[in-house]
Parts: sequence; structure tokens; C-alpha cells
Amino acid sequence: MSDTELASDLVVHAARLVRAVRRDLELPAGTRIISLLDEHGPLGITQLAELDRCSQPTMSAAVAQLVESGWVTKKPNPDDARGTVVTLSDTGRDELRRVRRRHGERVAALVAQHPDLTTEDLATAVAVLRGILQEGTS
Amino acid sequence: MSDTELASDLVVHAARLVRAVRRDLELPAGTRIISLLDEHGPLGITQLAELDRCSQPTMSAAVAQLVESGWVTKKPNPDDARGTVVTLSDTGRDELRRVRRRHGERVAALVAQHPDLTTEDLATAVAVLRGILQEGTS
DNA sequence: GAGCACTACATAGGTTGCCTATGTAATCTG
DNA sequence: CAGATTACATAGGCAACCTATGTAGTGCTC
Repeated sequence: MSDTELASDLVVHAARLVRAVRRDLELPAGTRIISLLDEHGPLGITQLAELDRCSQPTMSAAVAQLVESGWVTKKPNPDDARGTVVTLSDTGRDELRRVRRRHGERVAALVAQHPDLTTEDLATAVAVLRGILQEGTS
Repeated sequence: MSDTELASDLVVHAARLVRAVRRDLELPAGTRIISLLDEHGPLGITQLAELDRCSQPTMSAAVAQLVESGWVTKKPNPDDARGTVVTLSDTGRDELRRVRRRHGERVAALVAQHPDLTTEDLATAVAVLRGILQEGTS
């Protein structure tokens, strides 16, 4: 199978996976954001939007929700009064742990059902997705 | 990294990829459906919903849209007057080809930017996603 | 062969997750 | 200091889902 065919299949299957997970486990948009904050530390709205590859207004709204949930805090940036610093709170970190465990257990169980899929394969899949998303502005 | 961590990352990154693709290339829900019809041949609404892991009403609406676009046809099932048979039309097959080429080229280009990602890695990623989704009712 | 449970699909109504367009305030730049 | 740029917020709208519920056809059971 060619690269283009594979790449196209990758997208369709990824879409299917996301909806399947969202369906019976919940996958709010906020999960992606707190995951970014966990990985990169405190960030501004625009930076978050770029990392998550969504529009700035979308990120504004998403962060507002997270603030309401108490998973992040939003403070004015001391070095630039226009900007904001979004920081992961302790409860946010807890939530991230919970979500990760839920998703992890579930998906890992499915992977385990397929003896031909190894941990290495899983790592490869993640690496591929991560690679594709990296600076993939092209 | 543990399996659960990897699995959780897989979900988050898949979500990010899907939105990124949807953003600058369009990834309508119909794409998944005509892709299923291409793979499995004519199917009923409920069967499609199960394969795509969405609810039946969602699939009803999606198929209605596809009918309007002319990419599929919907006929009553001769063996069961309650049922419907959804069939991929020629224009639908053309559309599928177009979409696949667009997505494929785009994502394949991104993959090509990362010399450490091989075609085999890509194939592995697809296999992982496909495996996870297979009968993943658990 | 009448009633009942079940199945396949449609409709209604609501939520979430995004987007573009646009406004506002703060910061840089000539 | 005027104008461009940057960081964010607001408004309005659309696509893709969902659950709950209705309806018609099927199959079983007695």
C-alpha cells in the first residue's frame, strides 16, 4: 500500500478512534489543553492555540471553561499586560492523571486483545502522530 | 513509558490530528461512511452505525446528507421492508478517491518531513488504530 | 391469527467543539 | 505620537454528535 493510501487511512481511523473514545469515555477538548500545559508548563492563550492547532478564540473559550472547572488558573502576564499566563492547577493535574488512567486502561485493554500488537507498535503509532503534528504547517 | 501512558497519548494525539486535518482540508463525517461502504459493500443504516461506532440517528442523518450529495443511494431492503440498503454510487467512489488523494498527499508530505518515520511506521500506526477499533466493544 | 416483543429507521431537541469576523487594549516602531 | 502589530475577548453560526421517543415492519407464541 502506498504512503498516500496509508496516510489517508490513518486520518479516517484516527477520526473513528476519537469519536469512539469520546462516546463511552468522554474526551472533552480540555483534556488536550491540560495535557499541553503538563508537557510545556504555563503558556499564553495564543501559544496554546498554536500548539493545539486550533484558532485563538476557540482556545479562549476552552480555557475559560477550564478556569471554571478549576483545572487551570489564568493570571495577567507581568511582562506584557496584553497577555495571559495559563497555569495547570493541582486539581487539574489530578484530573489529567484520572483521564490518562481511564483512557490508558481502556485502550491498553483493547491493544492487549490483539496479540500481534506490541508495546513497541503502540509507541510507533504515537511517534507517528506526534511527528505529523510537529510544526506541520508546511 | 507504560502501555497505559502510550495509549492515553495515542488518543490525545489522534484527536489533535483529526482537528488539524479537519481544519485545513475538511474531513466531513461522510468520508468515514463512504470509506466503510467502499470496504464492506452495501450496508444498512444500523450496520453502518455499528461499524462507525456512532449512534443510529447520527448515521441516519449522515446518510441523508450523502444521498443529497449523490454519493450514495438508499433503497428499501427487498428482504425486509423495515430496512434500507445504502450503496456507494460512482460519484461517491470518485469523491472517495479525491479525498484520499488530498489527505494522503498532505499527511504523507508531513511524514516525509521526518526522515525517521518510515512507511513501515505509518503502516504500523494504521494497524494499531484499526486493531483498536476492531470489535472493540470489550 | 391476535397480541407482544423486537428491530430498523426517522424525528425532535439539545450539547460540544470548532470556525470567521470583528472589537479592544497594550505594545512596538518610525 | 501615529500607525501597525499583538494578545485576547465577543458575537454569531455551523457541523457533528448525543439521548429520548415515535413508527412501521417482523417474528414468536399461544
